[in-house]
Amino acid sequence: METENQNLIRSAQLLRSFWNVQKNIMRIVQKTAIENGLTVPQYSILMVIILHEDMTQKIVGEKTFLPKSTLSQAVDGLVRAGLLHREPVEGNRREIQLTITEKGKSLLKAIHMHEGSIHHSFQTVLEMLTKEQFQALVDTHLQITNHLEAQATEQGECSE
Amino acid sequence: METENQNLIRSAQLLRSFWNVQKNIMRIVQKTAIENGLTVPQYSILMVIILHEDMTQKIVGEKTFLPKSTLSQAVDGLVRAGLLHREPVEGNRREIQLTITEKGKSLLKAIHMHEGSIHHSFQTVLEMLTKEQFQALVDTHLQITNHLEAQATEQGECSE
DNA sequence: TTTGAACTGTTCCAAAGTGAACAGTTATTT
DNA sequence: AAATAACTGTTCACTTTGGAACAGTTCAAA
Repeated sequence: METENQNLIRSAQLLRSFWNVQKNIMRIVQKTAIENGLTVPQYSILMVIILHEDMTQKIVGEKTFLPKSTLSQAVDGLVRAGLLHREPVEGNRREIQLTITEKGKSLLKAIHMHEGSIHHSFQTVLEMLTKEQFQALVDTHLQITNHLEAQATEQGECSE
Repeated sequence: METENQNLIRSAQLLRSFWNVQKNIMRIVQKTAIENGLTVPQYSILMVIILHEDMTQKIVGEKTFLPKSTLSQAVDGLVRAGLLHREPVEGNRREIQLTITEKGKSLLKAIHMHEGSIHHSFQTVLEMLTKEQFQALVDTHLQITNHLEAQATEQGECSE
């Protein structure tokens, strides 16, 4: 069973290679978040909301995959800091609309420009990669993500 | 400045693509850890130690990038659970040698075999990728990791 | 040898994260 | 209409995390 052993080694290698990148991403994100008085979940929430300016808390939860309780408290902090505006959705008093304030927008903009931010770092990463490398990377990641998520729902169903 | 804007979009895309994979990895790792009565740091520690069977706590810290305090407490739990053996390095009473016990080895082996483990999942991922895709992925990840780490030390020096 | 600096690991505590129970709202069934 | 189930978000209690102070060890210089 040499090939099987080979596969185990390769899968560990793949895992480590993701892990090494992630380690660096988290280091940068964490540093940026703390420097701006945010927690990591709060920073994630802002980054998701800035994409659409306006989302329900439910949608934010789906995008960030944060637990409801974490999300609720993180949003609370952001509202108290004046970075987010929170109001009930009209026509559905269950859901809550989250809007980024001007203060929130300018904070995020400042963060993105700043030398050590994750976006800034990743822009320099981009400069290093060829167009083909970039595309291959994103494509393969998508393939892996889809596979892992399919596997999850599959097993979720089977276990019942 | 169209290209600059392009770059910002691409860097966000790259970040999201890593994030999506990582989300799934963490979901699987966390599930596996909990099912086996471990915390995520503890699971990480075991995975690192199994590679060499025998390491100082210092080295484990360097590999896993866990804070010293987290590492210390996680190891303590593993020792109490009988999965790890801990003894002072002879000739250097500062460092501590960590050895995986038979119980630890068999637990990890059982985990790796198990359907939902991260290693198992990643083996099925491997089957999906071509050899070239795999190699390109690992290579690009390494390139990115090196770049980000170089950037970190660079900035660390400059800021002084 | 003594002093002081650097190293390795532990302890403590404040902060952050999260599952579970909950409250209120909406949709569906009887 | 009433009852029930599903949904959305909050609260609370508990666990985990990680920075800072610490204790003991080693090394180098005086």
